[in-house]
Amino acid sequence: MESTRELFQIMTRRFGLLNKNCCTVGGHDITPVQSHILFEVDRQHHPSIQQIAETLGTDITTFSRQIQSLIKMNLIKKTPDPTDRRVSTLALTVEGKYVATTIDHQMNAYLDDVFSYMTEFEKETVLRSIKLMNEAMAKSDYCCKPMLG
Amino acid sequence: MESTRELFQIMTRRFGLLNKNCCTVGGHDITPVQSHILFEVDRQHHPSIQQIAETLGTDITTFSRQIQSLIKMNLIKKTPDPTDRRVSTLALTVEGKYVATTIDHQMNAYLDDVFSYMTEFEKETVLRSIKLMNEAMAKSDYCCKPMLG
DNA sequence: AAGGATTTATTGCAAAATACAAGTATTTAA
DNA sequence: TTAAATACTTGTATTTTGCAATAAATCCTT
Repeated sequence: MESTRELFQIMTRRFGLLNKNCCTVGGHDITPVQSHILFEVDRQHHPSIQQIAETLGTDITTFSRQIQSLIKMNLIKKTPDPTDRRVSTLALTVEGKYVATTIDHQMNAYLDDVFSYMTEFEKETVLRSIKLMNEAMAKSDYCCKPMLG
Repeated sequence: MESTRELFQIMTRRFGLLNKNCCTVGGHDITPVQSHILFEVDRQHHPSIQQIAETLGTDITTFSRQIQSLIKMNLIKKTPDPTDRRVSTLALTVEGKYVATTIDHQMNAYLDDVFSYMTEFEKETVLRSIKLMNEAMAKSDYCCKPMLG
């Protein structure tokens, strides 16, 4: 009998592999870390560097350098916040938006392929379940936050 | 409206963070990569180095060195395969088994906390869904295998 | 059975990722 | 107004990573 952890561990690993192999877009080889960053910058509204670093649970100094790479690749732009000049807000460039969108489509296409092995009802159940899981994880104090230390 | 990819991306990230912060066991600070390795070595029956590397989708040279670390930490032992002396089979040491088990319990405890925010029915649905997802992912040729290149 | 191809794993690099410590610049607050 | 706090960057050292090249064992073809 599979433990709960085992189920999640395996699914998470498979999804991670998908992320790893997805994608080379527009001549850019995007690492999983970069893919996560593009994803989050796209999702959040003009996030600060610290916000994204915290969301992803990485050290801010490491993250600062990751951003520098993405700026050099012309995928992200950094704008000083007018109300607080210590802060830099991040946004995708046009090219960055294109890359992020393409990755998104690729990933969804792969996931659609997975869902093709289920009935429509099963697919809906799975999606509802993941949503449930995300909501519950957000509520839990112990689990799954970017806890430090 | 959240895309399929978005749902999985967020859940996967949260689970990854959990893995990252879980656990310091018996004086050992286990990295997520090491945790994955212990998990897989525990699951598979006397796997070879290549088998695990392939499962986890990492380069075999990187993996070879990871194993060396874990051997130094006395968590894994390497035995030459009598039927093919090129191959080394891996197994957990007593201490490694203890560490792996402890991590497993920790992770399950965290997940139980998450499930405490659901009804029993919802929990069962979620678990069935993850199982479904794993089966479908295993069937898919495109998705989620340790595809190289 | 011999010899070349294949497989398994390990090292030699060099590049990239990571994080602690220290630093700069700005803002908050006492 | 000046000390503390915050946001971010840079210095430095360690670790991780992976491509080449290598060594050793096995497989395969004739």
